[in-house]
Amino acid sequence: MDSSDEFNSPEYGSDIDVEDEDWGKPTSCSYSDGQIQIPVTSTHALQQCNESRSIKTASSDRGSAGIEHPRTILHIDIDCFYAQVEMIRNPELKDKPLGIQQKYLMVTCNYKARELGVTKMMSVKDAKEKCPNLVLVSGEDLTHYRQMSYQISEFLTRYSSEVERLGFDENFIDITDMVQQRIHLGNYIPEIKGHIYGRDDFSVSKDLSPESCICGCHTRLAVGSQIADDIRDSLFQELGITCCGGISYNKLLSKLVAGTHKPNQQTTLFPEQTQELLKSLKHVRQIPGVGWNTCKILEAMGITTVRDVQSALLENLEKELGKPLAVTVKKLCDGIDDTPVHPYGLPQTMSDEDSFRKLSSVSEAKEKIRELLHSLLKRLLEDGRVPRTFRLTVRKFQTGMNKYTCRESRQCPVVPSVFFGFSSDTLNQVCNQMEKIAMNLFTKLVDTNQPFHLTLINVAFAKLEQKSKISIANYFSPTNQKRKEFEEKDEEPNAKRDRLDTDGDDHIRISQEKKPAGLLKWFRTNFTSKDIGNNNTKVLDTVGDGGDIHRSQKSVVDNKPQLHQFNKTRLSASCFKNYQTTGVASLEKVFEGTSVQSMKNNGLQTGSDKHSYTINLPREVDQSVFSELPASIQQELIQSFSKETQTGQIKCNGKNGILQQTSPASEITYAYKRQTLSGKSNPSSNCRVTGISRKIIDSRTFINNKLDQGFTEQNTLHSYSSSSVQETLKNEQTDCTIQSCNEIEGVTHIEKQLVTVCNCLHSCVQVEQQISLIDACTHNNQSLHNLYSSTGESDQNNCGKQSGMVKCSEENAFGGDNKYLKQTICIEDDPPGETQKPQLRISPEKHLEIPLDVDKEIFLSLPPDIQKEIIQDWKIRSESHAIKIDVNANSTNGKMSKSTKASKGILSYFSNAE
DNA sequence: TGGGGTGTT
DNA sequence: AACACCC
Ligand SMILES: Nc1ccn([C@H]2C[C@H](O)[C@@H](COP(=O)(O)OP(=O)(O)OP(=O)(O)O)O2)c(=O)n1
Ligand SMILES: [Mg+2]
Repeated sequence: MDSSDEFNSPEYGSDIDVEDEDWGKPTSCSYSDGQIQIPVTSTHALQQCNESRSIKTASSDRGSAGIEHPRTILHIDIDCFYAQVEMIRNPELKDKPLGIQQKYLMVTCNYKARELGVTKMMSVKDAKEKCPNLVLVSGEDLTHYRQMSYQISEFLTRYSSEVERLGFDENFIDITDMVQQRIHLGNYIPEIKGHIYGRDDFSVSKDLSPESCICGCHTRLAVGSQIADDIRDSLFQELGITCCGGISYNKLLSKLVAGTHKPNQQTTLFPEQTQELLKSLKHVRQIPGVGWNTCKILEAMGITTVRDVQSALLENLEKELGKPLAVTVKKLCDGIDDTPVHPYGLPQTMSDEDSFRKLSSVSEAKEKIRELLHSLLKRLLEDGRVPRTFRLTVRKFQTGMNKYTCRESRQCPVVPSVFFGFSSDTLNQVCNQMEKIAMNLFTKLVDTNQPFHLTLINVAFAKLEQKSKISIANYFSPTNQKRKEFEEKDEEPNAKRDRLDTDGDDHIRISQEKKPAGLLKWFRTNFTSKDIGNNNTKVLDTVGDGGDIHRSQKSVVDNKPQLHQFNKTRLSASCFKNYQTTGVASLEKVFEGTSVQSMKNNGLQTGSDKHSYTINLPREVDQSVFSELPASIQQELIQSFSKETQTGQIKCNGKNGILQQTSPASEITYAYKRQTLSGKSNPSSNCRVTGISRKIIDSRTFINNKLDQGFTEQNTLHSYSSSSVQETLKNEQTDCTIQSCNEIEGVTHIEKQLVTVCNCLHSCVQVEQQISLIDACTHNNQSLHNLYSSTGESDQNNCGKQSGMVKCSEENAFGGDNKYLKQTICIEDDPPGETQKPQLRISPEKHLEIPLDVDKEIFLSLPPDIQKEIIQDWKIRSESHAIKIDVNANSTNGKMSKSTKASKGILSYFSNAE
């Protein structure tokens, strides 16, 4: 009944697993805890692989009919995930048996503990009995696991745009493209890395290839095993994470085969062994997709094993399971799984829950809800999006044989105004509002006049959407279609339910008209205020009073050591956070003619109550109305005013007209990077980056819209004219009063490049490099900052020039990995008007040709490990994307807009959503 | 007294 | 809103 459904590995496998646990580099002897580890990876001669002919055939025919197993799918499953994260966080735990505890449950444990008989999902009591020395760490807060999880997934997107997450610790990667690329370039060896299922080390028939499939999949899977090996190796090098890999021709089989050798090993499954693998499963339940319910139904039919399903008649299955499920189950049990790897996007829901023995009073409930909401709102703030739906779930205590279906929930739309101006400053205000909304739902779930007994509360945000660029400044405009559509939508079939909950002060009422289609599209063309920022940069949370800025100057100097940390973070350009400039003017002035008291009542931060604050409101604003608005809304309005300032419409008084960077917006909040770096906020960096990031956003918006074909006039590039951005930049520079001229030049130069890049559209790598630059900037690393920018001015002129050649020290270039010593990254001479893109070339020398944008002096001045990582990144990206870039350049199709899950960044469009 | 997620009905 | 599935 429990889900610890590891099926048994073969006996010999178990022995090896225990003793041969290799926590180091998979492909070579490595050392761990002072012990010499035996490499787990054995290589096998590739029997039927002498066919450059069949390779080419496969490569050109693939996709058209006739190829039985065209795909190569890799499944990655992290070893004892939570436990591994905790061992990274506290290395002292590494050599001890460790269990991760959630309440009374030990949800997972490390392999040391498993050797002693402890299993996943065991009660703490049983685990302690089995192993009195067991060290327990609480795993109720998933924050660190979530962060590491996204960092892993992001890492994997370097190898393929098609990465699908399953839970926190599993990923499917469709590596078909990279396999084809390596085959095409001859960039592979005649070996299979790791285990071969059913024909393994001890298998007698190792050199035999019984009725080999002729579709070419043997070569592809062999190359796939090499890629998997590279991936797992890099994953360990870069994140210190060990995992299992399964390589096969569909998701089902790659997942199943991945679990056959644990931990830290990989297994390849060829079609000839598929039936053997399936029949080794003891129970249908072990087929992912066959859950508890389906299993019970099948059981009632006398069906328990995979073989039973295989021999059952589809008609009979359909009677009990319904047609769709029956077909699915039958195919799965035959090893057939046509489902594609679905590229992941931003999460669609965000929830926080807690369980307990007993909660029976409203005040307790309110307290618990508040607690949950607060932490959830912090996550939401980092995400940068805003929820349109809120849901409250409770579990009521039920005696005896209650099942699992004892949760009840209520949900409601959230008025957008609740999240206007949402920032760390206003988090508590928003929390208060949400709490009222939540308690409103609570009374719908629980009869508070009667005694009650809850054992769980869950709060969740859903329908997460990018913050609207449309501010409340014109929200109430009669022509605001967004508001209208909001008012029209969301009133579900149960028209009386799901009503808009407010804190009682809100006059908005949801009308009950029909819901129009196409709202999402509308949002996508209007939600343009998503910015790209940097993971590392912390948010300013207070209104600038000069003090912060002063500290920031020191911070710039202090931050040099961060250079060292740079290599811990990835150079992956897709790993960047967004920032939003929901700036607030420093309120050194009063709202003239308005009641200061009302501002205070509304919680508007004025820095000091004793001072007088003034701000000139635009003429068309009714000041008395303005003063009555909640602080968050006032803040947003001020922001909109101050933006207009740049266009000369209004002028705010006072020296500080700084736009304040408040909320990092989504994209990849989920990366781990931020945490590994200095947690110190760096306002100066923020201010500067804000300008850049805004530029990036604008560029991205442009590209997104281009790609989406949802292009509307308001989002054309010229409306984000470079000059206005530079204006903004100058303002920020001045206000921060700390930036050197060099930096300013660097920044403005980037903008030029960005515009160029955006106009060109098809230079994936170059776009990424621009973003890398942003990374470098916010790391306050001058060297890295300049790395890409020194070719700046000449960039527009030197299109035809030769690539920079740099002699790298051997160990730096490719870490002594002789597989790649012959690979060179170089710039292809482009036809006039085209941008350069690095491509792989074969070179006999240990020279490294680097992209034109890179200043070789600076590159060489970087620490070796950083050099190495940068090179790795170039290499991997150019390999994994080369084909796609070409396809793009031909502008053959518009597959770009495939992912509708969330609006994505430039990079995601190039690397994530195809 | 587990703490998350996804998609479908 | 519940239920199915996944980790
Ligand atoms: N019902 C479950 C299943 C899993 N997890 C969490 C704990 C695990 O650490 C993580 C990954 O699940 P796995 O089934 O992959 O288990 P592990 O990664 O811990 O161990 P293994 O090495 O067997 O993969 O998800 C959970 O909280 N609840
Ligand atoms: Mg795992």
